[in-house]
Order: sequence, then structure tokens, then C-alpha cells
Amino acid sequence: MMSRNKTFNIDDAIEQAMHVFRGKGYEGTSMQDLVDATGLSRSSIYETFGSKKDLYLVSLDRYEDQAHDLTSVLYGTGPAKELLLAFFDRLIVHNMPQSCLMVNASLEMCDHPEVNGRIKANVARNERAFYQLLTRAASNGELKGNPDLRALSQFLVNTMQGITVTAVTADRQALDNIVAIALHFLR
Amino acid sequence: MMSRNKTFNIDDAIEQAMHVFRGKGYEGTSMQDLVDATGLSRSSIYETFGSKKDLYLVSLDRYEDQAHDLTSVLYGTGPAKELLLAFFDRLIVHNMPQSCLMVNASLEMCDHPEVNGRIKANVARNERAFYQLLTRAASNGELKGNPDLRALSQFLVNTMQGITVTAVTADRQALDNIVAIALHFLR
DNA sequence: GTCTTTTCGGAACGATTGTTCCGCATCGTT
DNA sequence: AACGATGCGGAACAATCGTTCCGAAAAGAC
Repeated sequence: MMSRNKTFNIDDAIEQAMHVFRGKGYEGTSMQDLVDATGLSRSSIYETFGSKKDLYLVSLDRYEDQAHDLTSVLYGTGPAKELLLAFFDRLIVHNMPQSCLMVNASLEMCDHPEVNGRIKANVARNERAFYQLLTRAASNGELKGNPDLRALSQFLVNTMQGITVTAVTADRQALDNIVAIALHFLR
Repeated sequence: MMSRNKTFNIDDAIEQAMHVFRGKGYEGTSMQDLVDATGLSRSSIYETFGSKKDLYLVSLDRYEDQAHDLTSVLYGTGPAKELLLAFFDRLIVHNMPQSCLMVNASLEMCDHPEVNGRIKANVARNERAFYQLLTRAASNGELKGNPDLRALSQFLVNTMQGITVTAVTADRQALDNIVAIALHFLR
């Protein structure tokens, strides 16, 4: 016998919280920031999510969900080079205004086990996406030489993470230069 | 007619503060943390440095000074490949316990102009170090093809920054894989 | 030894932190 | 229509934040 329903949309609240965390980091975000951004009252936030950290974890999960849209490009059809260029283009656009929440979390919250697990899951998923693409590319003869595909996947993830940091200070041209060189292993 | 000298060593205090900031970030570090780490009283810290942020900026400068020791490897003599491998080895060792203060600052404090300027200076210095090495390597015929050395320098800086993020979750083997692939442009 | 200037520990500042709690408003249920 | 449970705004919580201030201790200058 429930009597009243929430007047706000939980998903919207998470979305707003995620943006704040992404922009200001965990420690840099205050509860007041979250109240302002979501439009909810403190009590509603605590009742719904439990704590600031819980809301942060939920925000990480939301971010991870949306990151799937980005990596989905890598599962497309066509030449590997085209797919990778499209992927990195989208990555750069995504990170030019403000950087990646996951990378942010890597540096700020790496010693919190719940956060660390999510980071590792994110990295592993990216690595798998690259690996899948590379095996296909290899069998199509799109790769120079006979590279270690697992190592190459790790290299591409590293390039990704570098770009989210580099994007803070560099201009678009520099980022494109970086991508072009990183993809030299392609025929 | 000065009457009394400081009983502490300012350089030591900066060193300790730098370690704290590196480990916990700017927002994550409290004044109490700095008091504990340096052994100074609050008043001494404020009298000597001005504010928490001022002490942070001084810590960044100290970090940058020490970073010179790392890049100095790139100015050595011998095959470019050896120098770069030695450089990345030292970079990895440096970043395995805890990540780079500059990269941390890039993500956490990028919108503070005084911080941003220092970050850009750090990136520019690294880029110059690579560029210098690459020009020498090019004239020695150590490079495959005829690459754009400026772009290649940017790529190496990006690889550096990626490694400081990747080092949080990856093991040593993965990092070595990444370096090996990143240096494929060498003959 | 006295004077004078600076250092520095620690108390205190107001502001803000994350969190809790209360009471009225709201709405599904009977 | 009355009940009863839930939602939620806002006041209040203790703790901690960065910062200031004051008084006693210290030490070079005379």
C-alpha cells in the first residue's frame, strides 16, 4: 500500500549528477552542487541513493553504459582503419569540452575498491572491443607484419587514455596527429 | 635587524607537501594533512606560503624541477631506441606506486589558470625533449620512413600521459607491451 | 643583558562539509 | 471522504574545511 510516487525522474537525476562529477571530480563536488544540479532535496537524494559515494558509483555505472555507444563503432563493418578513425574522432569530440569520468576516477579514486573494480571493467571492455576488431582486421590482411593483437589492444587503450589527458591542453590538430601515428600499424 | 630564523627547512616542507598532493589530489588534501606531513604549524605554513593553493603551485613547480631528472635521459648519447626504452622504464617505475602530479592536476585543476600554465609548460618541455632526440635519430637514419617529427613528439607525449593513467590498473608486462609498440617507428 | 623583531603552537574564526531528522504535503488505498 | 503511508523541503546536526589571530618563546642586534 504505497501512497505516493516520486515526483522526479531518477534517471534524470543520475544524469545530472554524472555531469557534475565529471566536471568537478568527486571531492570537488559538494552535496549542495548535487542538490542544485538535480533539483532534488537532500533528503530525496539520501533516500534514493544512500550517500554521496553511492550516487557517485551509480554515476560511474551510467557513464559506463553510455560509453558503450562510443565503442559500438568498433563493432561496425568496413575497413578497420575507417572504424578506428571514426572511433577516435568521436572520442576526441567527447573529451574536448571536459575529460573522461573514468580516467578522472582512475586518478582520484583508485584506492576505493568499488571504484577500482569499475575502472578495470571499463578498461577490459575497451580492450576487448579493440581486440575483436583487430582479429577481424588481421584475417583481412589489414595489418602490417604479424603483431601481438593483445599487446596492440593494450596499446590502443593506452592511446585512448592518453588522449583524454592530452585533450585538456592540446588542440584538435595535435590530437589528430597523435591518432594518425597510433594507427600506423594498419596497412 | 632580523631576530629569529625558521626552525624548519622550507625545501623539505615543500617536498612533503608535494607527496601529499600527489597522493590525494588538491581537493582531497586538507590543511590538517599538510600540517601532519610537514610537521609545521598552520601559522607557519600560511606565513611561509600564503595559502593552500599557493603551496600547491609551489609543489607543482618542485615536481616540474624533479621531472627534469627524468627527461634528462632523453638528452643522453647512444641509440635513440635505448634512450627511449630507458626513459619509459623510468617513467613506469616512477608512476607505478602513485601517478603523476601533473596529469592529476590536468584533470582536477585544469580550469585554474596558474595550474593550466604549468601543465602546458610541462607538456611543452617533454615535447621538446622528444623532438630533440628525434631530430638526432632522424639524421642518424634510426627512423623508419620520413615521419613528421613534431607529430611524433606529440604522439610520444600522449603515450607518456596514457601510461600514467594506465599504470593505475595495468601490470608491468602490459606497460612494456605498450612501450614496445609505441616505439615501432624506430628502425 | 636588554631590546626588538620574528617564529610558531594552538585556540578560535565563520563557512561549508556530508548527513540526519522532522513535519507538512501529497496521493494511493480503503 | 477518511485513512495511512510515503515524498520531500528545509532546518539542524556535528565535524571538518581553509584561514586568522594572539601570546609566549626564541634569537640576532646593540
